[in-house]
Amino acid sequence: MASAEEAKKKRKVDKDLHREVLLEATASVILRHGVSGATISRIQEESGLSRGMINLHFQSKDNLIRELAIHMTRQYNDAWQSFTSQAAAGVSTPEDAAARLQALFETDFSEAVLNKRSARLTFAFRAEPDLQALGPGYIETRGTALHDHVRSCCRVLCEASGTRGDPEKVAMAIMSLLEGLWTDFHAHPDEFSRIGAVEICRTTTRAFFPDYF
Amino acid sequence: MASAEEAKKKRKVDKDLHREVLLEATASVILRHGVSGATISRIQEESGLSRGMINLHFQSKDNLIRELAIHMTRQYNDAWQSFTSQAAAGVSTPEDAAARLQALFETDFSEAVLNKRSARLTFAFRAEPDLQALGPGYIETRGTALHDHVRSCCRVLCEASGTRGDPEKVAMAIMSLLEGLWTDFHAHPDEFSRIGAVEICRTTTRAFFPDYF
DNA sequence: GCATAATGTATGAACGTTCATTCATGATAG
DNA sequence: CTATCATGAATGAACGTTCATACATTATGC
Repeated sequence: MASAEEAKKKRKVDKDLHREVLLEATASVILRHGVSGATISRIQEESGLSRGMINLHFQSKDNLIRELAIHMTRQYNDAWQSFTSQAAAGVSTPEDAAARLQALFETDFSEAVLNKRSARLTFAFRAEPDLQALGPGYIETRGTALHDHVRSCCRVLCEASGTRGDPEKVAMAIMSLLEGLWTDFHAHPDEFSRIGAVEICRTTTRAFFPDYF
Repeated sequence: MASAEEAKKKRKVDKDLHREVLLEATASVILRHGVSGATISRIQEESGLSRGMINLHFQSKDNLIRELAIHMTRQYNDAWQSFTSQAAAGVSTPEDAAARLQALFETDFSEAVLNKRSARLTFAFRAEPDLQALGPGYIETRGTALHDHVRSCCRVLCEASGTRGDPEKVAMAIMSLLEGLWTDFHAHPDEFSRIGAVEICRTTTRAFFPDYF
């Protein structure tokens, strides 16, 4: 009985594992050859699995790439859950808001979140017209929980600092700053300084809210 | 004699024209289908020229795309010549520096410089591993004359404002801000507000240099 | 408890299509 | 007549997809 269920579960795990392996392999291939160079043959070679496997699990190659884009987005969003879930409880004090932004910067430029793989893939997906049809919240950061989080921090800080400009604009400036620094990383991953990036963000928030940074 | 040279020139013009037509057609195809969807057949259809023409003028399709990337970069750089050439003369007063930055913002988000075509192509090229081998100054903005220009403006303004942070960091923040807003345009070209983008830049520079914005 | 059918998963050769490129031929200008 | 430019059918490599086949696991009948 127990062994029967275990075997069933094991079977499921194996299948899911292969699915995962295919996604990983596809990511690696895109990393090296771009979306245009991501062929079934290369993915097969990279994964070590059989050729038919891709269509068995994903119906088509295009769908595989689509699913990878969704997968990556989910992974990225999960990285923010720790921040945004706390944010839902409400950002009350400006000190709290400042600390949250600071933590945001450090997370956003950490190796776990921003690395060659994530950067290359994000930029590769953004360039594909078909993948932009996934809708808002995928591949891009505007209109996401992250954006809301930054916005609420800016609102609190603007109010506390005496209105030093529209909080919406400040939030957008910070979001854009992050995006721009990601772009810089993508273009020069080896020369990029994570610490330097955080400092640039701090320098900017200090200019907006000198009392809190 | 004169007519002979003229005819020769006309012939040359025709050839160059076809070259130009091919580049334009390739840009349009990439715009709609991405680099991965830019096939000879589609480029041929778009251009109205013959199939062999591409290899005649560009040897290979990859080279055509490479040349297009170079062509676009040159066009973009030319758009900045008016600013950077004046900048070479030297930015002396902080008022001058502030005016230059303001002009920079307005140019950078003008229809002529930032449009669906330029944005899509820039992002498409950035995503191609092969094209990143073009070297610094292509496809990306760091280490360009534009960057130098912003840097020199920030130096003057920082000095005049009493040191409110490292001018290098401020310059990098402004560059990143521009890049990030381009990204925003690329993701939402129809919802993007050019005026709003300029205001976000102004809001940020005002935070850095309240006396001059 | 054991044989047998049904199901889910995996394989890779084969298929038709599309790809970039080549080249024999034609057109045109000097 | 020679040189240059233009053409598009022909070519073979590479592409994504399909499918007959095989195997392992689960379900059913007795």
